[in-house]
Amino acid sequence: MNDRSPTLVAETGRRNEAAILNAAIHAFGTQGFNGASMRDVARGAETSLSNLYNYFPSKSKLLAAALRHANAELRSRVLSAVELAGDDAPSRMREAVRAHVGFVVEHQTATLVATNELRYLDPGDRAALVEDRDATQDAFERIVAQGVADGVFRTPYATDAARTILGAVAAIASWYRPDGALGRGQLAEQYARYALALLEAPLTH
Amino acid sequence: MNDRSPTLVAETGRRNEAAILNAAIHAFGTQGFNGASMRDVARGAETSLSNLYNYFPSKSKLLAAALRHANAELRSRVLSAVELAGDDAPSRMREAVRAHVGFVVEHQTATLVATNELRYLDPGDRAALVEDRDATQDAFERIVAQGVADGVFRTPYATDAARTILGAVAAIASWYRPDGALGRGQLAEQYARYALALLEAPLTH
Amino acid sequence: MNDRSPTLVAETGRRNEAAILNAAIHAFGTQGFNGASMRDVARGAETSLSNLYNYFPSKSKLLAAALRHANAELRSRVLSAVELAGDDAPSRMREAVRAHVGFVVEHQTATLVATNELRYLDPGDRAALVEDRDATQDAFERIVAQGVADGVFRTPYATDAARTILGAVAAIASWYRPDGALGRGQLAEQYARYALALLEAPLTH
Amino acid sequence: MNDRSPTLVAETGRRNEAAILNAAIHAFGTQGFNGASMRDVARGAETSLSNLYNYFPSKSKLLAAALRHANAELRSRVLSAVELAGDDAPSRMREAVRAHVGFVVEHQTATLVATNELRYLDPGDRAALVEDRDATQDAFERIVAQGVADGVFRTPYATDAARTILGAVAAIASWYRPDGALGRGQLAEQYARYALALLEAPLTH
DNA sequence: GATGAATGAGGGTTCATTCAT
DNA sequence: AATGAATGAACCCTCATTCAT
Repeated sequence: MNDRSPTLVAETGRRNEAAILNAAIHAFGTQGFNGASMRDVARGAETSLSNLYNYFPSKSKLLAAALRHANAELRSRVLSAVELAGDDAPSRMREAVRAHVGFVVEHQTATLVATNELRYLDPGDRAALVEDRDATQDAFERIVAQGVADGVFRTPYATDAARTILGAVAAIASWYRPDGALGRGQLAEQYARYALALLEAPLTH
Repeated sequence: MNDRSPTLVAETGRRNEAAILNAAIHAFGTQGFNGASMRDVARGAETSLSNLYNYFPSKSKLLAAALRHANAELRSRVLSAVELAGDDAPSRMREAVRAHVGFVVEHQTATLVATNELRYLDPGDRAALVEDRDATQDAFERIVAQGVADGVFRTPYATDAARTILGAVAAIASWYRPDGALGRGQLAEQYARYALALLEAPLTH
Repeated sequence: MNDRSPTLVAETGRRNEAAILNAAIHAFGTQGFNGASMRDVARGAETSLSNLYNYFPSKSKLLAAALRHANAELRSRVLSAVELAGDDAPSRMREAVRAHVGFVVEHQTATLVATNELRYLDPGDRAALVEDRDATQDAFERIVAQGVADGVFRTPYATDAARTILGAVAAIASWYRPDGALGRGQLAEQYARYALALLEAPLTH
Repeated sequence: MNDRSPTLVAETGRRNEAAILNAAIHAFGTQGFNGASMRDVARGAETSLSNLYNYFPSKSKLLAAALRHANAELRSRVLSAVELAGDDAPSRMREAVRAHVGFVVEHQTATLVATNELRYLDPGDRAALVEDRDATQDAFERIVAQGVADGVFRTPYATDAARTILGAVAAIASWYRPDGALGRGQLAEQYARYALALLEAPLTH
């Protein structure tokens, strides 16, 4: 039902749950939270409108659940990329950015939803998801802090740098086209370099 | 009606036009295009629902008009900042970014609308506005090209750099709080430096 | 649209208001508050569903408004009947009961609604309407008190007598058929006598 | 699940039947037939929604079954009270009313349902239940007839008297509060006197 | 310009009921 | 007997828009 991005949520015990979540991401991503109707989601999930409510108690809780999945997947990708990287901050930053770009490109729609539709959640859900997102941002901030401590990131504005980098990467989702000039790998490389440059790391070559 | 940002659109000949446009930006910015109703706009503009249609033929045309005003204001700020700057690319880039940051901070809501709600326009209006926005982006790209030609911007990814910088600056609107730690001026300074670093300009101090 | 009872609410300035209120009483009376839909009301009022909301902000407020009209009409009938009666308690009680029976028979549906559907109001509206209803009940209680003081009502249970009488009269609405054996006048006479007997007034003939 | 009234229906062979019936009375009594959902009933009976349909084929049949139980209990109380009373009509009426008041006070919710929700039954079920209820009313009417024949009830409106008395007693359910000023016994005494007075029986003391 | 009334379409959600297990 | 998932119809209400004044 979503040709652009592979399904974000895998099958679980409850048969339709994954289908509903993926349909929700697609619908919310292409039409916006308020522009998409629960009927659109049901159509995408190939189930009935009322059956959605056997899985999620409201439209907004459905959005929250979808965003929780997206956040979890993003975080796990970034964290394992960092673990597999070298010990120095530049390598780690490079791999973290590459992983993030990979997620954005693969789950473009989910990224758009996570960026644009957070505001439509109940305050409690929004807070929980912001915390969730901040956990990913923390991984970046720790790398920045390490690089600054090591003297290899020389920006005087280290505090906001991680947020700025994450914002730039997420923004890719708003213009990227899989059939465009840049391939996934090149894009990842490019943004890794942007990130290191922004941090004022000396060029390594 | 919007305490955070000063009204974007000034009084014109038609008495209520500016009030409607400013109310529209406020409503669309805080609730999203589909989340805000024409009744919300009318309430914000302190006029009647049906009177909106004496000024704008549809909700979507109202959004288009509001965005045209925002774009025009942004562009004029950036262009005149560039004109007043020195002749070298880094100075120009610095002033362009500072002007843009200024607009984002002053018209935070309008920036959010321009970033998030463009998708809800009729295709024709969207195309026109994208063109409009690209005109502003062109100003940045010309500076980048000049800097690359002068050898002062050494990034190998000059093509996408302007877009990335503009995206990062626009993203400020999604988290900036006027009562936060960073003042307007510091923020402008910081983002100017981010931009030059990202372009891999050698530090001037 | 309501053949049984003449319309309770007369035309006012707003063209459709009376039609909507009368249709609401009919619909709520025949199908119950939860059994009747706003579409039913709209159909009865010969207007569109959505137009109902130009007059009443919700189904429950529509019920409240309808009941306010019914209560007002009932109270005014009872009060003027009492005023026109003689000075002694039995005459007053007789006329009050006769007036009430007249209202019940004429506005049978409205009486049913007032008896059965009060519970579906917002607490605030319900409280206001109960107060309203109690004002009518007060008229009866004052007559009871006068009769007791005069020694002409000899029941030892004067406190609850008014409520019991009103309940019995209202209950007429649940079985009365205009084409039945009892005419309006006979019914009024009969219930007046029930009331006086219940109050243990000595028979006057 | 219903603290006010003791459960009306006792355990039977089928484990959940009584729980469902009692939950139905509670739900229909507090929210009305159309206001209560089968889910509410299931929750009250602590079973699953779909299991309700193993016991009762539809919501309306469930209401019918619940009302049959209530009617049967009421009738048996009244009949055995009459049997235990003396032979004269006033004694019998007094005991019948006392028994009825006892039922209303003990099964207030069931009384409310029987009074207000009968209309929502299928015509066939409604007819059967009305007949059922009329059987109880017949007991009262026979007493009235006896009293009239004996010259002890002197009302000229004997025909409707039983219905009026029963209506007044049932109406107790709409205002009685167990923690109120009147105890069960006082209330029964009071309504017995109301009934005899209404029938124009000479006072016995 | 400006308004209040009007409307058809569609919104999210709940409903009684059924079915497979 | 018991359940969770499923469904189509219907619910109240709001929407963008139009029209008569």
